[in-house]
Amino acid sequence: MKKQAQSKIEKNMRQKCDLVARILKALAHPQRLLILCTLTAGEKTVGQIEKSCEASQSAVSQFLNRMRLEGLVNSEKRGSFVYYKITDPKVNKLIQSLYKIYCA
Amino acid sequence: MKKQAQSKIEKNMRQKCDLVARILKALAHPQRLLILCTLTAGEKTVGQIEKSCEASQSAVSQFLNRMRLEGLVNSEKRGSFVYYKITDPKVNKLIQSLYKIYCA
DNA sequence: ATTTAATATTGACATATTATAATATCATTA
DNA sequence: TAATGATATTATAATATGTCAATATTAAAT
Repeated sequence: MKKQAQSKIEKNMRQKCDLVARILKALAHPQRLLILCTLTAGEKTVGQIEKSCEASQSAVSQFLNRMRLEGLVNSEKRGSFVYYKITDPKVNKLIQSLYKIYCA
Repeated sequence: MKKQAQSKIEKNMRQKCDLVARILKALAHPQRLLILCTLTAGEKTVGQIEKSCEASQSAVSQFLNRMRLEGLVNSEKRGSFVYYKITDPKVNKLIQSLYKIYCA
């Protein structure tokens, strides 16, 4: 069998597959995705996210925690509220891309 | 609590979250992602994919089947070989975006 | 008609994910 | 300090996913 041509994408992505797949996995849930979209407008408290996503408090807290562990969002406590936001510009770009591809 | 501003992304993505999350989920595995990257260079047979991804025959077949069911790839049998390729331009765009964001 | 190569399917098992309810923590206010 | 509101954690059951070995199917070659 002859040697296959290897695309630039294949070659460079090969080393990043584990990382990128992890990130995609963290994104790959209807409500987690919606939470991130919500956060593109700026930081929000857990309660605000809860309302806009119509998910239970516990679920939202767990989704946020998971995404925090994967580095997709950051949290900051101010008073009795915890504010979440997207800090990694890559995540913003990814959401933007998804929007362009699937909503335009 | 005051009404929250809703971003354009949030508003439009809300209806697509289920769909997009499904697609991301199908993508969110190191080897499935690598397979797709491999296919950006053009169609390949199962055997070729097997080699370039260093996964077992059974695993590759199952990964491909799953992605076929999710509409990420198409298969065509010619002779005794089955050729897989990406047909949906959205999938190509998505891989391109991932490449730009995480490999550039 | 048998054999071989390419691919798909099946079954069994381990692990991961999701949803949900209950409880805990911590800051604020009464 | 007791009560309340905001958030986190834990436990658990249901479901989905990944892995691997074995077997089945199909087309081509002998």
